[in-house]
Amino acid sequence: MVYHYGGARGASAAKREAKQRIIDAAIELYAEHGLGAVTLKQIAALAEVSAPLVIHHFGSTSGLRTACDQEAARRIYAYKTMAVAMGEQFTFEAMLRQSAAHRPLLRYLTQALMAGGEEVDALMDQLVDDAVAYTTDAVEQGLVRPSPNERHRAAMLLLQGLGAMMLHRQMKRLIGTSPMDDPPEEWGPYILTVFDIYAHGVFTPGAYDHALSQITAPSEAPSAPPQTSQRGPDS
Amino acid sequence: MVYHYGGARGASAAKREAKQRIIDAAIELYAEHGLGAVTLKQIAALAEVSAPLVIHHFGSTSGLRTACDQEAARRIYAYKTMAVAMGEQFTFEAMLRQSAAHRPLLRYLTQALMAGGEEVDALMDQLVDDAVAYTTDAVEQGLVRPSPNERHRAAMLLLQGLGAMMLHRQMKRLIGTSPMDDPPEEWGPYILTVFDIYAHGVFTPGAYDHALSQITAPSEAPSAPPQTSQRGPDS
DNA sequence: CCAGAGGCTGAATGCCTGTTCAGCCACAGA
DNA sequence: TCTGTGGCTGAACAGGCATTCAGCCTCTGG
Repeated sequence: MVYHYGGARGASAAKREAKQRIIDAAIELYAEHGLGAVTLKQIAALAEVSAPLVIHHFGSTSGLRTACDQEAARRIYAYKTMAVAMGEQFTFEAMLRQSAAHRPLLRYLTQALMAGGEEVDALMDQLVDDAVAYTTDAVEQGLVRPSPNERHRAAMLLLQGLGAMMLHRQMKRLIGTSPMDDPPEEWGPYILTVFDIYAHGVFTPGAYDHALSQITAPSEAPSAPPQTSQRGPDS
Repeated sequence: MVYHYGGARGASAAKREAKQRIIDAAIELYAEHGLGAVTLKQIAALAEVSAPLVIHHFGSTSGLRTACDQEAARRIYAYKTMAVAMGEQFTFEAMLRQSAAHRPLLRYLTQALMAGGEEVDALMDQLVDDAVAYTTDAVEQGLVRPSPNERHRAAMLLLQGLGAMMLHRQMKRLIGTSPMDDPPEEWGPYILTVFDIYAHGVFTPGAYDHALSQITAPSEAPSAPPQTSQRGPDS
């Protein structure tokens, strides 16, 4: 179609360029529409390339999927490495400034996590490892409360955070903004809401004790106060 | 295929039965594989019915989708009505006992929420309304802390809870159990983890103040403590 | 200047999709 | 007992899918 063989650059550079364009297009479309709802032609069209070329480079569509998983893992690893290398310079602001670039990547990750797969499962394990390391560090600095199970908490925070991102359309509708749709300057309501929950908690101490006793010995109390925490799975 | 015209029941009963079986099959498959990744024949096969019959009843596949949305809304409404009718009898236990029956429904809901659509958006708004009512009630009873924005908090809790359910495969892997995969008796680790977060919060009071000041006036502090709350969108 | 290599394409292939059509079978009403 | 109605089907259809193939065009190495 477009097919312009970009002038002076070498063949290997052109190859890498088209191959990369295909992966980028695939990640973007998979992120947007889900892994099962994207056709080869859509990817080829977005990458401004013919469909057979995709097969030529990746063997098949599932080969492309694998390549996307690897690319996602690679980019996330690179991001983490960079963050470590920046050290003190990696401020909250610096993180926000990069957010737009990683947006499709993050949405692809959530889609891939839903589908599962060896590659992606391993990546998720790594993310949990990192989250545990971060929070443990923050606990020692007195910024984060200790947890009876640091790993479970870190995993759940990750699942909740990523999961909420999957519903970004609804988030945008319900709280007016979402990190997936808007630039960081407009994340205010999102950040405030998350902080509201994660800073103070949701339950009062009394409710926590009450609910816990009801769960461990369910038949003794007829009222149902802990509904809120169960709203996800049940209502 | 099977096609057994079940003996003594009338034609209208048989019709309703097949139609219902199709909707059930569709909801189950859409819930499992995503809205864009299910074929008409798969649905027909699971419902033990021919593909043309699905078209005959719903006009087209998108007609079936609409019917599924309506059915999902109907069932959720029925569930809420029942809960209200049970009143004091609607205990935590009673809720759990019903969970398995509503499992595909809930997964369908999350898939539909991702895709969006008029019908489903309205349903989500209703769910938020209910969540606000519940939490406001619980605040008055002293079980839940008040929030600066009750609606935003209720919406975010819903998004986080539903979102985490979408990643139930990962949840199962990471904390060993998930409400989508296991019976209520095994939800222990899930409930404890959610309670850990929602009861005590994650941040210490000092970290909250520090982070808040850094966000509202970002350029004054070079360190980056509030990473944890941003892990969802960024790392 | 002349092969050879390789990125890349359009056209062709066979499979699978949603949908249409004509007709079957069980039941309801006369 | 006959006739109509309606749930339901297999077969047929066009269109779209991933994939294969033969060949083009540009660059590279000699």
